[in-house]
Amino acid sequence: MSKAEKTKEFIIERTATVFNTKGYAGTSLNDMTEVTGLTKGSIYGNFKNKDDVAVEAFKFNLAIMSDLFSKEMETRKTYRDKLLTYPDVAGNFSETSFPKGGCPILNTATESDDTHPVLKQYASLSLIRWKDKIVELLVQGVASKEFDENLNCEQAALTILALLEGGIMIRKLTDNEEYIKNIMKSLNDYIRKL
Amino acid sequence: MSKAEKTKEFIIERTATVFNTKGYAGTSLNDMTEVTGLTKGSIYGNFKNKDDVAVEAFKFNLAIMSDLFSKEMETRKTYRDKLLTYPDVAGNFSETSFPKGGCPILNTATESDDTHPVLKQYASLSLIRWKDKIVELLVQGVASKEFDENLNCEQAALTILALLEGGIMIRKLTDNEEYIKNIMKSLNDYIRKL
DNA sequence: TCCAAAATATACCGATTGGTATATTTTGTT
DNA sequence: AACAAAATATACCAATCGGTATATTTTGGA
Repeated sequence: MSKAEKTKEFIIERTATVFNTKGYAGTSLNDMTEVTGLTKGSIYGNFKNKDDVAVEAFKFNLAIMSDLFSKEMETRKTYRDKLLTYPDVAGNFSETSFPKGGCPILNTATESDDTHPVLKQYASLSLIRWKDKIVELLVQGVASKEFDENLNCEQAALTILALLEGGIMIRKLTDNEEYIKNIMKSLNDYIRKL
Repeated sequence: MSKAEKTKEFIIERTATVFNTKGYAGTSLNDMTEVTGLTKGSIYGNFKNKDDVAVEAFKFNLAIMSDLFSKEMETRKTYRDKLLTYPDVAGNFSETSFPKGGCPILNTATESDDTHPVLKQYASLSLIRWKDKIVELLVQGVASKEFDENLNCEQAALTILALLEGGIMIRKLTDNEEYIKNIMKSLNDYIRKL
């Protein structure tokens, strides 16, 4: 890995947290130089522009969250147990290495449409992929007779996602850990009854 | 109503949509003058600063959404039917006069903590009040034997909110009406089984 | 209709924004 | 150790940001 490639990685790692807490539009070049200790010239030597860094930072944050779920999911055998990973991990927000600032998809979802259309596209795509992944788990669970054969997998996947994201949002806004724990308990019940 | 009071109302009405779509931090003074046709001087003659307008605009948007739900809720008798107002109204997003840009609480929730702490406080408070209102409906529903006597009202209220906000978020990001309709169908089921 | 007060517009301010051309330093190869 | 190339820093740019002092216009009562 060349020096520039290392620097690039370094910039992404360091700015990722800032982008996820101050917002992808609300993070300034100055924030980026502060948190990296580098200058504008250095950053622009490695990235085309600020948006370019923002997109990479988004991917980085998404990967952290994604890995957190899939690593835990790997250890589980049944499809029901695999799905229960979501409430289990999200319910213990503070104890897990969940990205600072919460879910990057959620954070990007509510930003202005016109300030960052590219990033929004990424977030939208990521959410749909996530949904499809859950659908797949449900379909396989139905095939293996774990879940009700009449299950509407698309609807169930969206419901799981809504409870997850809704819970994360409520936690972020109120800063009350009990709230998300209650919601994740409901998500747990929901998955157990599938 | 004095001229200034009218102008104040006018500014709030006109900027409310901008704030809810471009974000409360992402809306500039220039956006505000453009959408009102007024000058900075005029706006600052009626408001202390930009944040002051943002807070009023937030209240305005929240009131629109709040009224939309409560107006429909008034027409319903049983507590179950009253609660079903939420999926019914939110499920027909585009047909109802839901605030442009979606739920103002959701939009404010994910903004930076440090850019607008006052607004965040308002949003947090509004969400908790909303939750308490749902809790009350549930408690009364339990008292009138409509719902299971062992119902955890706090948990159920939070679950309803999470499904609602999660659904609105998913709709906003993906722009797919079917998604929120599916989620609202689950919310409907959830309320019916209470 | 006149006039003071209230309301709005004009013209400016310093600070910060994202971005860049150029100079300097660091790197890896011979 | 020398040196070209790559990587980083410096110093600047125009545009926009939120905000304000002051000038002008509009309002409503006498």
